Amino acid sequence: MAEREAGGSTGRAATLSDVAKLAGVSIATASKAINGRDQVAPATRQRVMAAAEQISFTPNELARGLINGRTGTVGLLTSDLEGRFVIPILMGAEDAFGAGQVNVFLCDARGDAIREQHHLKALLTRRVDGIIVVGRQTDPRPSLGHDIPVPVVYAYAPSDDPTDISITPDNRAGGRLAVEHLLSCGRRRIALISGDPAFAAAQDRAVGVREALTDAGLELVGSPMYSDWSEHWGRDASAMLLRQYPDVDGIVCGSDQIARGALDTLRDLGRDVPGDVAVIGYDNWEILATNSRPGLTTIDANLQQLGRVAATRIFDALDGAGGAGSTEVTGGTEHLPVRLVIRGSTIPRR
Amino acid sequence: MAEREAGGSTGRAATLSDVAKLAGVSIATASKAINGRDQVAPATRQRVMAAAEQISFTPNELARGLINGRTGTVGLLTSDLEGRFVIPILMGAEDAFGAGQVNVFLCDARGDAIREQHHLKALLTRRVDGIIVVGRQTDPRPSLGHDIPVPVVYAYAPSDDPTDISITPDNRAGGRLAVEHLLSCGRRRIALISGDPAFAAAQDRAVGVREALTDAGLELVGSPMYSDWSEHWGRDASAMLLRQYPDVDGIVCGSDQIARGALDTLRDLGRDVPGDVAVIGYDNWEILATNSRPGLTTIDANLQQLGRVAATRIFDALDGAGGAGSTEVTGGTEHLPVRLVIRGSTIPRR
DNA sequence: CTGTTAGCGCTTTCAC
DNA sequence: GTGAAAGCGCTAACAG
Repeated sequence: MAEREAGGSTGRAATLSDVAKLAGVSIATASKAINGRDQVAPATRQRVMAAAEQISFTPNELARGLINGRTGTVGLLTSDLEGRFVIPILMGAEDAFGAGQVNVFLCDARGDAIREQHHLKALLTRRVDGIIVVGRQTDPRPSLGHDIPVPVVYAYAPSDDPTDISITPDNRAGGRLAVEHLLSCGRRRIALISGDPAFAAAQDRAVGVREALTDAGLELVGSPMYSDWSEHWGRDASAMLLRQYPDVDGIVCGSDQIARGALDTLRDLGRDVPGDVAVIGYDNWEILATNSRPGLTTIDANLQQLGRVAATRIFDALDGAGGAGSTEVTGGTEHLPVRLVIRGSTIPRR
Repeated sequence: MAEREAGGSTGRAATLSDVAKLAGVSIATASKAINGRDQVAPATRQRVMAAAEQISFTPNELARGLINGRTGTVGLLTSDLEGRFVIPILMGAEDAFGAGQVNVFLCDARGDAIREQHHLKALLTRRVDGIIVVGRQTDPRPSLGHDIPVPVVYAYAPSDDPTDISITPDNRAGGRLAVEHLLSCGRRRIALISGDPAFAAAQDRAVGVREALTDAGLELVGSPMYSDWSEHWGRDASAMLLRQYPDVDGIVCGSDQIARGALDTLRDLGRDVPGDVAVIGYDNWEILATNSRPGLTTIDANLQQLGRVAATRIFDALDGAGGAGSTEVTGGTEHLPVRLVIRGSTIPRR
């Protein structure tokens, strides 16, 4: 019966029954008062609130979740070891319904299917309201399947099952945007250095690039150069490119890493950027884009918005399924707009 | 009364009572069977397991948590917008007790005290077993205070309250390690370019650097150069340094970003790395360290281990408080060892 | 071995 | 307005 020190650093947390006792009301009334139900006398509410404050009562969301079937948590299942994509997506998901409304379990599967299975199970056991799956690239990834009792949304990388809900940045629009910007900077001899051609991201961006060029009555200088997304490739590819086409005046790069490599090579070759050649990257990876010489103009995929939309879709699906079915949520891939971030690599500063 | 489609994509999850009914036993027996209690006949257990399997029953961890007071979740409260430190720490915490045992709520306060407060409250409401606070730099950060009903561990950045439990990388040892490596590479004229001197990290690393030099009967070339942790500063500082001390043969940098800038400048000046000057960074930020020319030797803070230790401390504290008090967990700052990662910037490849 | 009972902390009818 | 009671899904005594 001995009570632990009140307010002690590990004393058991106050319960609603403690509050009720202190305020001299029933548990039910305390509950109503605290949750702002209107069938409570103002004076009573006062007393209850004061009591709650006094013993710093924190409602137990688990108990609530047991009753209403919602936990206000979502699982974020990823293999993005760098955290470069997943962090903004997580921030967006957190924000979708206001600070502290939704909490996110971040699980890193580290590219291991077994570990992913473990995490998935753990998330379901914790009764998350939904799961957001974040792929490593914008390449379709295996579906988790349909026998999962909560909504699943694939973010960044779409699911390979078209009946799943997927949300991905509009890579084609990104490609267009890059070229249109170079054109508006007066460039006409534009080349493309991209990453691994097996990735949808590389292909889609290339399609956008070509479309925009065609629309302007132009053609790509040389053929697109594909290899990997690294700085090394950016350096090597741009060296090759300039050797073959010395009069290139704009380079679209498939990633900021590639762009960074290109800038290095241009510098080594004594070419002026952007005066001589303009360079545009992709991803807006700040650490790379802001530290390069000059700063790197690039395409930002709006990942935070992507996270926000993903979280919204989950709760839409939940509400749709619970309601009369009027808000039917259908599968399919949604492409989110991207945006241009201009720095010194395409437009001279000042 | 209409049952939803069994196995439907959003049908309500199976409960223990469903399993019991299907197996023709009581709920209690089903519980015992599933949790491997030994007071269950093998045949019965078989039947229960089969039933559970059949309707893909997943135990509700919330309900369990309600009873035993443990949720198997921890909150990770951070302001590390890049996610560069927090992701490895999170992975370590996840791993501390095996895959899927513990799940981590990642909350990004974005450097905003109000938002941090919101998140803290949300975490407590979700009854996390403990909280890991990850600072942005290894600089002491304000304590969350002691009126939190669960254990709090400060990781990476220690708390400014010495009675809190803090776990931080050993920056001093890191400084020593960097210099000792340069010495072992035959360098004798060593300089230090670091970041913001207001940061404990900058100071502590500098102390280690000086100690190691003193032990070798040497002195730093010039005085330590402090400004910020950026590539820009690395470029500028190294240019100044080489102008003043052209015979420097080793540069210790306070961050990989600074080191990267230094490499750029050395390249511009036509100095050979590592033949002429060896450069060592700090952080082992892969994207920077592996893409530089040459690859960057650097100090790795073992963040994953840090996360593992942090999670362990939380559950130690929990067990200590619950038990007879024999495992008393006391506050204080624990310094974790760091390690050297050798690449081409200090030792010629092949 | 198995089932009954109580109860974790909370919300929600439904009487009073 | 307020409180008694039932119950969310599960576990932990205790009887049988």
